[in-house]
Order: sequence, then structure tokens, then C-alpha cells
Amino acid sequence: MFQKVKSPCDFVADEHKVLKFWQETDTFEKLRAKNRGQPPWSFLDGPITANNPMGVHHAWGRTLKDVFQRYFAMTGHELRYQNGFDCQGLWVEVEVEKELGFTSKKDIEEYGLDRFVNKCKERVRKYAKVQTDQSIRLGYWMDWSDSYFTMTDENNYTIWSFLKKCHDRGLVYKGTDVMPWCPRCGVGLSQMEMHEGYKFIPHRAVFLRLPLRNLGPGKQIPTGEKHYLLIWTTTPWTLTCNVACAVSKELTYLKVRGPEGATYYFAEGCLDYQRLAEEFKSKDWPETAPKLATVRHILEHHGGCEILGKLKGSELIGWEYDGPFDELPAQQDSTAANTHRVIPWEDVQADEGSGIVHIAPGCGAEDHRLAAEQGLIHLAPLDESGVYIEGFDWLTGRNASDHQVTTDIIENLKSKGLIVEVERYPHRYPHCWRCNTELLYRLVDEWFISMSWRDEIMKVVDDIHWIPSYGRDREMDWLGNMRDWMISKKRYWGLALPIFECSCGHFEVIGSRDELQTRAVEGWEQFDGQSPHRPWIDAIKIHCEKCGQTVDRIPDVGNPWLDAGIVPYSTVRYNTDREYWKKWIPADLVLECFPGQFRNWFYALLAMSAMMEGIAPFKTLLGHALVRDEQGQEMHKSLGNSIAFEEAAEKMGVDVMRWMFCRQSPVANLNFGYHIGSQIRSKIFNTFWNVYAFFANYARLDGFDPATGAVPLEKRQDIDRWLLSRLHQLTDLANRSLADFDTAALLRRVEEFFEDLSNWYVRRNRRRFWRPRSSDDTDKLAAYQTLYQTLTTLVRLLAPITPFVCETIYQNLVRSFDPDAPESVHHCEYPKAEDIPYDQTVCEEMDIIVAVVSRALSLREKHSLRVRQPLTELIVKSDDELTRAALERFREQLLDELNVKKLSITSDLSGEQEISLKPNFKTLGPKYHQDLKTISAVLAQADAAVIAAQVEAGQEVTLTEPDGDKSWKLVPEDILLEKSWPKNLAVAEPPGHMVALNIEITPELFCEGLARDLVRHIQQIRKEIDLQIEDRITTIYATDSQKVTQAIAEHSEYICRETLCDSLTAGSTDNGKSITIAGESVTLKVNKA
RNA sequence: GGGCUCGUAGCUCAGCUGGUUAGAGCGCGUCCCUGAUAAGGACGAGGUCGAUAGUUCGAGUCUAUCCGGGCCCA
Repeated sequence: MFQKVKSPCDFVADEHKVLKFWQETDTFEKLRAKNRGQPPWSFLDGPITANNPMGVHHAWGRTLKDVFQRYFAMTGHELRYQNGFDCQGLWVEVEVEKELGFTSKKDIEEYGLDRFVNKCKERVRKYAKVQTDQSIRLGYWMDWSDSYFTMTDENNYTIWSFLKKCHDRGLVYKGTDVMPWCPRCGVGLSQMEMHEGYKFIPHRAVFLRLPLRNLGPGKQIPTGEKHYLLIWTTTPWTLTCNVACAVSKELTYLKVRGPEGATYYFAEGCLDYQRLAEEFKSKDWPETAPKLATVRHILEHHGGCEILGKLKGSELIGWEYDGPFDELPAQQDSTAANTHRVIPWEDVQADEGSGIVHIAPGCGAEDHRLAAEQGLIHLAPLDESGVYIEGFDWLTGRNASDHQVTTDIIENLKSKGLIVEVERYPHRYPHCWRCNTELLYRLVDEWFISMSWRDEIMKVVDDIHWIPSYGRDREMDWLGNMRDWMISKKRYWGLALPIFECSCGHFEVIGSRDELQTRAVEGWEQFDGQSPHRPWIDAIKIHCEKCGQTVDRIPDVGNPWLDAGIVPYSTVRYNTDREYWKKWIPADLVLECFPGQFRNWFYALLAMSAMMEGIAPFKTLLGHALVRDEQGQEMHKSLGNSIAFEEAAEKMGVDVMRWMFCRQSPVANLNFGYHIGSQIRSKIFNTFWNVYAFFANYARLDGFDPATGAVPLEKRQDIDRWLLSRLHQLTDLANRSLADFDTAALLRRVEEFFEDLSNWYVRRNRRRFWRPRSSDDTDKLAAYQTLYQTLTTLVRLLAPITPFVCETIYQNLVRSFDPDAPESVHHCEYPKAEDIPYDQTVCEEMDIIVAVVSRALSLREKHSLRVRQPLTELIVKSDDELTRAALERFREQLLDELNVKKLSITSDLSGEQEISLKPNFKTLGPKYHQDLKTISAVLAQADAAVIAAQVEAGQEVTLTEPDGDKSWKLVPEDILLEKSWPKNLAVAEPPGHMVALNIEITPELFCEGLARDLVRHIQQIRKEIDLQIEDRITTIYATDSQKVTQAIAEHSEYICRETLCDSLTAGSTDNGKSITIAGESVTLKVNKA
């Protein structure tokens, strides 16, 4: 027996009940047991950073992961269900530092590396637990006792083996690069970290002039003349390390007589370039910065700007000049001071600045690269804290980020006569996302993996099915453009890079713990028993195989994407059980948030797997976009628009949340919020639930038994076959879309299906369920069985998407009757289309019926005819065989739905039209002059149908004066036909089905309409006084209306039958309800019988 | 500067390999329906489908160029 179903449903409360049910009955474990030994379906989870509670944005990916895992479980596959936690890296360090109130690396070192690293591990474990609990709440079915952690020994040592492979191929090297550096934290920042901290702020920028020593080798400057390169920079502190100036060979440069009558060189395009003109208009422009002047204005302001000539950039190459700080020991000792010259660089533009770019290879990433190409000297001026090192004279010991230093540098340049202009220049400048310090660019030694073998990685990209397909192009673009992989980070909590570098220049990479033990000559005792992390591993020393010296490990830790990239190996028993590994890798699916991962996880996965085995470690990659707030703004805690996962789960329910994620196209950002959530709940969930409640409650009253033999299809109604056909189509689509990882396509169709189910099938068939109990009511049984099959199929079909509500319904509809049925809906087989009957014609015909109904309702609407008012006739014009068949088949449905007495189908409606004839005065006038009046009169009297037929046939029309003998021969153009529909006919013209409704209301029809109105109001009163569906009543009415009295007299039997009324009598209606129906007043009093 | 992507109603978005009259939800207005309904339905207003050119019998859809937004790389 079904449990009574309450409506509306408290979905959130039910979710908690289901969670408890799953836990108490070990549903998940039983599912795994059931599928053990089935063909594998392999999902590889990208590790989530276990550093904070997960947010609603994580729930998107996790929902999709769960959906596909559940689908493949229901289609009979064995799965691994392994979740992953990302553990190591600066993210965690930063949070632990915050917890401990640390502000610098020094604080960590003083606190003790071992304690600090243990704190990091602790934090990871803590948030792994939090995220696990949150995921369980989401309904994410994973083996939570078996999550992998990237900080495990297995993970770290497997990375070692990867690094060793790289080293064996000669790909590991120590290099120097200029990177953004936080002088306060003493650490370089990766590109990703940079994103957080850009701010639009003004800095002092300078135009300065550098005196030319010559105009190329052997070309002296004429005696008495002064020639200058005009250059511009926003970072005056880097001028100390200038070694060259770059120009574009293609650009045109000007030779200009400028301030002090000297000659200046700069790019032509810069002369009148409107610098930051757009930005100046924006709201972000800092008040402290005035509008920028053009180069022409600056020069004119300082003494003139007279163009002397033009030359190609290529002509400037090789010119030598005096650097701005040649007197510094660093410049002298490195010989940079003697080598300042103009070099070519294709990236130089003629817009901002002067088109001549100051190059300081130790202070800028691009400068550094250019210098490497051109063999320039590097000057690296800063130490870890951003302080000038030895060799910079008066600057040594001072901090480059100190604004006073900038001031002093500018003063120094002024005193040398090199400054042309100082300005406040607003630009987007990176800041440390942790401490807000302005970043500097600093030359540092780091460890790299050469990407000279990138073609090997690119080769596996095409073994992957990318969803969306442009993912492939994005990844290829990255692989083609990426630079060597910087794998080191000068921090504490992370992979210990197994690199031992000897002072003799030789370095080795250790590939395993065993190898480390074999090679260790010192420190093994301290290390043994610890995880391979700092500081314990730092104790180990080996002997250099070249020179025999005792060697330390380099202190750096690894790039965290190494940790995540190795998981297709480290977590799938690559090192211990190769058969097992082969069973699960390549994985069938990887599913992550797209942005960022092309250069992060996807890249690391592909690169590492290409190196390890030369394969792509997964077959399909599904990427999804970002979660935004309801307005489409990024969610930020600081903006107050972010929604915590728990809050959303308890407020909207996770099934609703999952629906929201699944109906979204993964390509587009998702606008997440409660309005959208409640819309989904009311539109989707309430509809589904109400159909279910309707079914269950009536089935319960009627004692419907699902085990009763099925009514044969041919004995069911067409509308039953139609609903099942729709269900067949939906099931077919569901299998195809889920196998294609396309939930959005499925849910759009499910939403349409709910519409069909609720607003058509149930609405149209309500009366079949209401009929009193009788043992041989096959039609009623057919209705129950049809709806039962539909609902029990739906819960299985939607179980992967909304596992909670489907479980609730399944338990009541299936398990309450059949204890042998699978214990959970998630143990069921996924529905198959071929198990559900399909009749294409009935679907097509129903579409026609719905369209005709819509047109007819529209006619009622236009003529203000409520549907309760019966009408005599509906006429549909159609020559189409299918349409005619549809109308015949669903004749009764149409009559009932539209409340009309009769349906006529015709191939020609024009016979209904009234035709009137009008003389065409324009053509008749010139021909008949004074007869015109008579002709008009005769025409008005004539048989319009006959004449119209002649006119339409293009025939001549003869008009004869009735009482005279005059006649006229008119050509068709002389007569204008005006067609109109008779007053009693409302007609919907094409396009669309042509439908006519007879809108004449006879007194009998009016009475009948009143009776229906009365029924409606009595039903409303029943509801208001809280009667049960099966309660009987007595009704008393009072009215002055003749028409109402008549309606009741004529239709009392009908009214009583519909309202379960035992007596309907006129009388006193104290406390009755007064209503107005069709303009007539009546008071009703209803009592329980 | 290069790569990718997006541009459809006031807002959020559908629109498959080109094919009748470009759709839905929300919002707005006017009605209607309701013993499954904290619901629902109909109608209306609201669109140069970013622009231009091309291919085609036919372009929201394909091509090119441009404009605008986003992401990535430089």
C-alpha cells in the first residue's frame, strides 16, 4: 500500500531522510558489490584543494561527476569512486601562515619547519574532512574511505620517478628567469597568483634622454652637436641595470630638434599618440594623476619640436649610447657600461612611450628573454627582499620598492641632465595577493623541465575527445606556446624536489625512495619513518658521483601541478599492480572546470603521462565554465554575493542545485542564486511531485495494485499510448545524452516532458482516476498502469540527476509493494527505450491536437468566452490526412477540453463566409456615368454567391434591372468582393490550423454554463471548509436570478453528481458565500452531509 | 599582436547537419482555468538575431572583414 503523499513537499527535510536511509542500509556499498566484475567505467578525479570548505562552484563539477558515475553504475559498470585531495603548495602555507599570524619566511623558519609542515598537513586533513562531509550532503557517491591525497609518499615518489625519466633524457636543468617577486614574502609568484593582485594605480614614469656615442660603428656625431635617444619607463629603479635599448626595425623613427637645440630620436607614431585617452575617461582614473601630454607637447614645452628627418628603425641598430648609470660599479664591473647599444626587437610598438625601449635583462621578463637571444649581459640588482645588492653604490642596501628611492633616482638623473619629463602614470600593476605589496621583477635561479619534446605531448592530444571541442585547440595552443616548465619554488610545504646539486656543477635526480636510501651517506636515520617532506628530507646527503663531495638536496619544493599531474599513475597502482593500472587507465572521463586547467592540470596530466607511457591518461575531457551570482557577477566574499555551499544546500535543497547545474550548458558561466533555485523548484520539482502525489493518493484510495496484470496496449486509450511513446522518446534521449555527457540536452527535454505529463496527460485524464471503485473498470486500470509505468520509469531515469527525490518516490511507489525490488532506486537498471512502446503517429497526431486546442482557446480568449461556457460547434479546416485522422482519433478529447458540443472537419470553410459585392467606381465610373447609382442598387440586390463565383472564375457578369429592361455587362474588375465571417463564427486564419468556433450562445447553453460555474464554486467552498475528497455534502442556495434558478432546475442532477451533493435546495443561506456568475448573483451554503 | 570564445526580446538563455511565420523562462499588461497544483493556461506589448559584404532558390545558422565583451598566450 502506498504511503499518503503530502503536497507541497519539504524537499530539504526529505533529503536528510534519504541520506540517513542510504547510510543505514549501506546503499552505496551494496551498489559497488552488485557491479563488481562488470565491465569497468573509469573516472579520474581531479584533486580538489583541501584548504578551505568547498563552495557552490565546486558543487557544479562534483554534481556532474556524480551524475555520470551514477549513470554508468546503473548501466552495469564497475567503478573506482576515488575522490582526490590536493594537499601541497603555497595555498596551504598561506592559510597556515594566516592562522599563526606570520608575515614572512623568517617567521616560519623561526617557528620551525617541522612544526610548520605538520600544521600544513593538519590543515589539509581538517578540510578534507569538511569537504567530504559537504560532498556527502550533495549526494556525491564516492568511496570516502579511499580518497587519495597528493601528499602521500606514493604520490611524491611517483613524481620522483617522472623527474628521473626527464633527467635521464637530459631535460632537467637549472635556469635563470625574471619573475614577479614579492619582496616581503620572499617568493616568486606564478602567473595564476598574479591574477588576483592587479590594481590600477599611478606610478612615476619618466621620459629621459640617453646621449648617443655614435650613429653606428665609425659614424661619429658631428662635433658640437648632441644627439639623444628618447626613452620612457614606469620603473625608474630598473634604469640602474640598463644594458641596451630596443627599436623595431620596421617602424619609422623621427630625427627631431628638441630641448636645448639637441637632436632626439624616437618613433614617429609616438609623436602625437593620445596616451591613455580611453582610460582617462574611465571612472577608475586616479584623481591624483592629470591627463597625459603627448610627446610633441612635452618636447615643445621643454624647448621645441622641429622634425629634421625620418629614418627606418633598422638604421638605428648598433648605435651606441651612454647608459643612465654607467658610473655604478655593477655597470663598470660587468662591462655593461661599455656595451650600451641599440638592438632590434619586433615587439616594439610606436604608441606608448617613445618607441625606443629601455632593456634591463635582470629586471623584466621580456627583457630577460630578449637578452638571452641577443647575448646581452644580465644585471640582477635585488636580493630576496628587494634590496639593492653590492655594486650599486649609494643605492646598495636600499629597497627598490621604497618610493623615496624612486625620488632619489629621479633627482640623480636630473642632476645628470638626463630627465626630459616626470609624470604620474596610472597603469595596472601587480601586487602580492597575500600582503598587497607591489611586486618587483627579479632574476632568480629556478629548476626547469625543458619542453623540447612538446611534440610528444601534442601527439596524444588527438586521442582525447574534448567537450566542448574547442578545448582541443586551446590545449594545443598552450602546448605550442608554453615555455619550459618551472618546477621549483623557494618554499617549504610541498614535493621535495629530488635534485642534489654539487658545487662542482654536477647534479643528480633521485628516482625513488630505494635509490635515495642506497645513495644516502648521511641523514637517513633522521629521515627514515618520515614523509618525504622538508625538513626531514633535508638531512639526507649523498656523494657526488663526479667529484665525490658530499652534496645537499636543493632546498626548493616542487610545483603543485606535478602533484596533481601524476595521479593517473600514483593513485592507480602503477608501481605495484600494472594489470590493475591497465584496467583503469586511460580513464573514460576527466571532468573539471575549464578556465585555467589547460595550462595547469590538463597540461600536467598530459605532459607527465606522455613522459611516463606516451599515452593520454584519459579518453574524454568534459570542461565546464564558472559559477557567477544571479546577476552574472563573479562571486566574492568581499562583495557579499558569494553563497556558502551549506547554506544553499539547506535553503534550496541539493536536488534543486543539481538540477541547476545539470540543465546548464557547460560552456557558459552559470548564474547561481535563490531566485533561479525557487523557479526550478516550483516549475520542475513541484510539478513532478504533484503528479506523483496525485497518483499515489488516488491509487491508495482505490487500492491500485501494481502487480495486477497489465492492460494490453490495444485496450488502452490513445492518450495512454501517446504518453508512453513520449516516455519512450525521453528514455531514448536520456541514454544517448548521458552517454555523450550532455545533461543539458536531457533536462531541457525532461522539462518538456513534465509539461506534457502534468498539463496534458494528468489534466486530460483526471476523471478516469476519480471514477468510483468498480472491479471491471479496465480503462481506469489502464490509466493507473500508464501513469505508474511513467513515474517509476522517471525516477530511474532521473536518479543520477536528482538522487534524493527519486529515491523518496521510488521507495513509496515500488518498494512499498515489492520487497523483492532493488532496495534503492540506485540499484535499478537504467531504463531502456526498447522496453517502452512507441507509436510515432500518435505523437504526431497529438501535436496537432495541442495546436488546434491552442488556437481554439485563443479564439475563446479573443471573444471573452470562458471555457466553462459550452459552445455548439468547432470547425477545423484541413486537407491534411494526418490532421483529419488526429481530429477523428481525439475527437472526444477535443470536445471535452474545449467544451464544445460538436466537431466538424471540412476541407473548405469558405462556404461559411458571407460575401458582399461592391461596385468598383474607379472602373465603372468612366464607362457608365449616370447609370452608376442603378448598377449599385442592382448589385446590392443580386445573389452575391452566384456573382462572386463568376467574378472569381474571371467571367463576365451580366446585371439586369429587375423592373426594367436595362442590362449591363461588367468585367470582373468592375466588381469588388468583400468577404466576411458571419457574426456567430470566430475564425483563426492561417498560418497555423484554420479553426472556427461557433460563438453563438443559446439560452440552453447559457444555463449549462451557469451550472458549470455553480459546480466550480461549490467545489471551491468544499476546499475552503476543508472537506475530504470523498465527503458528501448538502447544498442550500438563494438567488433572485431567474436564470440561475432555471440552471439549477435543469442541471441539478449534474451539479449534485459533480460535487458529491445529496441535496440541492433553495432556502436560507445564513453565513453562506455570495458569488457572481456570468453577471448573476447567488448565495451558497454547503454543509457536510 | 596571436589563439580560443561569445554577441538572439527589458533580463537569463534555447535554436541539431542552412529550410515555412526566430522560441522558452522571468518581468510587465489583460483574461481564463483549477478537488493533483504554495500551481497552471491563453492572449498582448517587446527582435534590423552585433555590423557589413559574400555563398545559396533560401542565412540566426556557412565564409570573409569589421565592431563590442570575455578567457588565454605574448
